[in-house]
Amino acid sequence: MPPVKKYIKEDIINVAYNIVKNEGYEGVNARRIARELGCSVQPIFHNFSSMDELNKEVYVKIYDKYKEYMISGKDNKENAYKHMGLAYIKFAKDYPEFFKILFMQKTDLSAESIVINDDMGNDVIKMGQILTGLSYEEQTKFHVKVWVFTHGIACLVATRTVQFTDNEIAELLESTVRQMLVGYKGGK
Amino acid sequence: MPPVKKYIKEDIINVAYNIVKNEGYEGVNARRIARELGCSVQPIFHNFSSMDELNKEVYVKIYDKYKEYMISGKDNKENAYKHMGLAYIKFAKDYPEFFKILFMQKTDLSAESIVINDDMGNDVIKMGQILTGLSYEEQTKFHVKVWVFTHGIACLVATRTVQFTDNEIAELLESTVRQMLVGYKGGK
DNA sequence: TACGTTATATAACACATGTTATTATACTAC
DNA sequence: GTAGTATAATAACATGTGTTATATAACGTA
Repeated sequence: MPPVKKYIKEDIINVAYNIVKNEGYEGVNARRIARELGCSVQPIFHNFSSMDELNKEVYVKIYDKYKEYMISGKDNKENAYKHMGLAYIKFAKDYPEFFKILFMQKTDLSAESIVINDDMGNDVIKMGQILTGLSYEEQTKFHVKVWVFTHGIACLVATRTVQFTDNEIAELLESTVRQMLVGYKGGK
Repeated sequence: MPPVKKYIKEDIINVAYNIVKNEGYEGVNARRIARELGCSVQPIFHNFSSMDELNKEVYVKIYDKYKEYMISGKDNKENAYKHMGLAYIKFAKDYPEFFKILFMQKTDLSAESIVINDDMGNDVIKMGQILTGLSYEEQTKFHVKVWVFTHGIACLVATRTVQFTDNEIAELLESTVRQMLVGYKGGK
């Protein structure tokens, strides 16, 4: 019954997603998306009940991109821990606006998507214990420190405050983790 | 010649400053300030050529507050280095919206106000050398690491991602710095 | 006392944005 | 082919924000 549907959800989401990628959510509005699609605003409100709904679907796509990075870091058996940290920072470097949205602003949505939650934190800590040989308590502290440090680099990269190369990042993270570890093992 | 001036620059800036303190710049607009002052918008545009100008003066006041924190950290001769880091984090805890504005968003204004610039970085590094006995090169690397870690904590605190107590922060920072140092001295 | 100046209020304009009412169009089912 | 319906365009409305035009009132000065 309907005439050809020219503008589907996916296309609209993609346009919005790309705007957010470059400018954050501030650049997104109905007329701007319509212009870039070459249509009026009607297809947007036909496919989404409101801009809010569209923005939420864009958020999901952003979070999917983040998961993509973190999963790719995970496949490394030996150095999974290290690669997850590097993937986190790489994401901040490749998609700074996304990183800011996910981890540098407090919103209702972002609250759930934080790295340290009880479940996955436990897994990571137990996995780490195998590598480090630290006690559970020490490994937990160690993990928090590595996480803080990693997050620190990522934030600096996302805001373009510093421009580390990939090598500099790897070296910075690696040597710091090594030093912290020496500190734990040497100290006690 | 003029009738009594009821609304002066300072009052207007203070109202805006307090809004930003609680809600960031998003909460600021002419009518809101007018309402809180109990006046129309005229006194605002009489005292400032535009909202932009007002916002910039608020930004200066925000940066002054930051400097106040950092100076109070500096007076400690012995542990100036440590106290500056703690002051940085304390500022992020006490004024999270300010911290986000100064250090978690890239703006033309914020670019100049970043912690590491060549001049003061050099001073801090030379000062640090006296305490650590590291070479200039090593001390530089050490300083970057401490700064990254400190910034990491501050960002997590500013976004309310974690809620460290002052003691937890001091302990976290202190023990990490100690470990890094052991790493440097032990390693080589 | 009258004038000129300035602070303020009221009201309006300009613009951006979300949203919707109305209309036109093109396809499918009959 | 006609009718019904989904899609889209046009245009408008509602609201929020920066900004300004106009009017009013108060104060110092002549």
